Amino acid sequence: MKNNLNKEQQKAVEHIDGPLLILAGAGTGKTATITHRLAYLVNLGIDPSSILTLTFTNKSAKEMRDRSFSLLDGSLTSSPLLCTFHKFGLLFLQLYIHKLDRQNNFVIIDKSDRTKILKNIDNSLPPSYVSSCISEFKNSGFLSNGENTLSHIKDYEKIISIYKKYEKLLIDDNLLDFDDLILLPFIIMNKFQDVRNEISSKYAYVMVDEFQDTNDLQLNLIKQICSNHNNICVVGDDDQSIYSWRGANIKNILDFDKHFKETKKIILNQNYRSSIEILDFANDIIASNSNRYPKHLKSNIGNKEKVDIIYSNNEHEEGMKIASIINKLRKDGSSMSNMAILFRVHAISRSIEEYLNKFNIPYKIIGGIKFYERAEIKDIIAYFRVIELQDDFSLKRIINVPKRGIGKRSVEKMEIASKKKNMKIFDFIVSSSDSELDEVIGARNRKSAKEFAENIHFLQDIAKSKIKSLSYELESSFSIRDYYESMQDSYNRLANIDEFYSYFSEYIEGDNHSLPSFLNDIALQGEQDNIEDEYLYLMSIHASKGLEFENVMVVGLENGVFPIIAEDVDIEEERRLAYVASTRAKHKLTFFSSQSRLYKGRGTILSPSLFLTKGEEMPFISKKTNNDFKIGDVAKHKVFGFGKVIEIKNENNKEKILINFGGNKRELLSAYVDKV
DNA sequence: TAGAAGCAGATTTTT
DNA sequence: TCTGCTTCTA
Repeated sequence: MKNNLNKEQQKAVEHIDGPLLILAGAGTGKTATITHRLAYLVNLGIDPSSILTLTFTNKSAKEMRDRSFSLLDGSLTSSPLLCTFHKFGLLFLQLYIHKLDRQNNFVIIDKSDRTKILKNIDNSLPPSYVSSCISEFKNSGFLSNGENTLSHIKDYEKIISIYKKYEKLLIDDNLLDFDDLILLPFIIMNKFQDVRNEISSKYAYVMVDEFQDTNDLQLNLIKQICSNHNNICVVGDDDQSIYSWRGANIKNILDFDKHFKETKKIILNQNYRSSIEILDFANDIIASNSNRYPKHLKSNIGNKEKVDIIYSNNEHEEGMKIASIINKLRKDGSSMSNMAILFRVHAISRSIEEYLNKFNIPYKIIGGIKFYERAEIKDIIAYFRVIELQDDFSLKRIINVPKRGIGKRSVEKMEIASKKKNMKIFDFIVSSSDSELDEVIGARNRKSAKEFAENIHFLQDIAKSKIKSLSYELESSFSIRDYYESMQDSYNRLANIDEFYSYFSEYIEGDNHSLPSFLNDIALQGEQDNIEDEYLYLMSIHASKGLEFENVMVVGLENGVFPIIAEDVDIEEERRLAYVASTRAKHKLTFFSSQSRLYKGRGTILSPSLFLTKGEEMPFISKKTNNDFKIGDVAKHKVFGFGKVIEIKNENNKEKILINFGGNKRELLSAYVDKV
C-alpha cells in the first residue's frame, strides 16, 4: 500500500484495537488518515463489512469512499459501510423498526414538513420554536412518554402536549423525522439486547468523522454499537466545533476518554494547507479559548504574504475594495474558484454582491433553499410516494396539486371517514362506492377523486412494467407541467423538475435501483454544492468548513456582526468560527472591517472585531457609563468627527444625544461619543 | 383565491 | 431595510 503519511498519521493508521481519539487540526490530513486506516484494516484481513465509518454529510461520505476504495485497488471482497449517521439509521430501521411494531415502508419527512405538521396541531406557539424544542428533546434521548431534563423550557407543558400529538401523528402515518433516524435505532438497541449484540458484533470496527459535531444522542448510539468491543476510532478537532446550536456537544470530544476508557490520543499538528503567516494568525486567535485541547498547528509553507486587514468607512467602500481586489486577481489570471468570500451572517453579502455585479464578476452564493426543499420538487416526490406507498402525508400534499377541486375541507372529511375505517385515504377513495363517497365529499369532488385514483393506478402499472417512462407518464396523466408553467418563476421551476427527472432516470438505470430505494435515497440527499471554476463563491463560515481556497476574504469583522454579541452567544464558539474561517486559506488571508454598516435596516456604527484588536477595544459591549452631556456641548465621534449637542433624551436607561455634525444631524448613544 | 396591506423579526442550517 | 407570513379585500 503506497502512502506518504507522517509519523503521527501512521501511528493512527496502525492502531487496531481499543478507543482511539485523533485530534486533527485544520488541514492536517484528517481524511487521508481515516481512509488509510480503513485500507490498512482491510489489508490485515479484517472483513470489510465489519468496518463501519460514520460521517455527517453525504459529501464527505462519498469523498472517503472514493479515496479508500482507490487505496484498495478494487481488492475488496465485501464492502465496508461508509455513510452518514442518518443513512445508517435508515438502514438499521429498515431491518429492525418492526421491533417497535412499525412497518418498514415509512416515509422520511424533512424540517419544513415537520413545521407544517406542528402548525396544524397548534399554531399558538411559533412552530419553528416548537420544532427546535422537539429536536432538543429527541437529541438528548428524551422519549415522548419518558423522563427528561428539559423541564425548565418556556411553555414546557404546552410543548410537551404538542409533542405527544406530533408523535402520535408520525406513528399513525408511519412517518419518521430526521431525528428519529438516530433516536429510534438508539431506542431499539437500548431495549433489545439481542439487537445490540448483533449490531455490535457485526460492526467490530467503528470510525467517526468530525466527532466534535456529535450530539448526546449520537454519542449514545455509538456507545451501543461499540458495546461489545470498544473498537472506536474518532477523528475531530475541538477547535472546529461550530454546531453547538444544533445540539453538538463539544464535551463529547473533550471528555472522550471518560466515555471510552483507556483511550489512546494522537494529535495531528502538521498542517499541509496554509502558509506559516496564516497559521500564526489562526493559532493566535484560538489560543484565547480555554475549552480546548492545547495544540499548535505547524506549517512548512512560507510565502511572506501577510494577513491583511482592510478597513472601510462603510459597506459601499468595502464592496468596492473587495470587487477591485478580485478584479485585479482575475486579470492576473487567477481562477475564480481559487477565491472565496466568507461571512458570519448572510445579511451582509448584499452590498458585496452589488459591487461584484458592477464589476461583472461572476459569483454564486452557497446556501439558501436547497434543491430537495423546493416546493415543485417536493410535489413530484409526493407523487412518486403516492404511487409507491399511497401514504396519507404525501397524498394530502398533492391531491389538489394541480387544482382539481378537492380543497382542504374535502380532504379533512375524507381523512376522518378513512380513519374510522382504519384505512389510508387513498384506499378509502378506491374502495368506497360512489354513493358512499358522495356522502363524504359530494358528487363533483367524488368524480375528480376517483379520476385521481385511477390515474395513480395507471402509474403504478407503469412503475412495474416500464419504470423508465414513469416521469413522462406522470406529466401527461396530471398535466403537471401546465400547472407550473402558469406560476411566476416558472422557468426555474420547470428547470428544477427536469433536473429531477434526469436524476431519476439516471438512478433507475443503475444496478438494482427500484422506486422504493430511490425514494429513500433522496430523502437524505442534500444538495451537492460542487465548486465550479468560473465562479467566485460567497458563503457563510459554517458552509466553508472542510473547504480550502488559495485566497480567502472574510468580511464583516466588527463587534456585533462577527463576533455576534448577544446574551446566549458563546464567544468561544465565535472564536472557533474565526479559526475555521482563517484556516480555509492556503496562500492569502484578508479580513475586512467596516466602521459603519447598514444592518437590520439601520445604519450602525461599529467597532473593529475583537478578533482583530485582540479584545483591547470593545465598545459594543462596553460598560462605559453615559457621558454627562449638556445642550451646546462639543462632542467628538470617532467616525463623524466634531459636532454640537442639540438634544438629549433618555430611553430605556440609555442616554441618546442628537448631534449636529456640520449640518448633518445624527442621533447616537452618548456612551459612544466623547465630550470635548 | 390572488393580490394588497400590515406586521414582526432579522445567526449559523451537515441530515 | 427587507423578507416572509398572516389577514384583509374584491
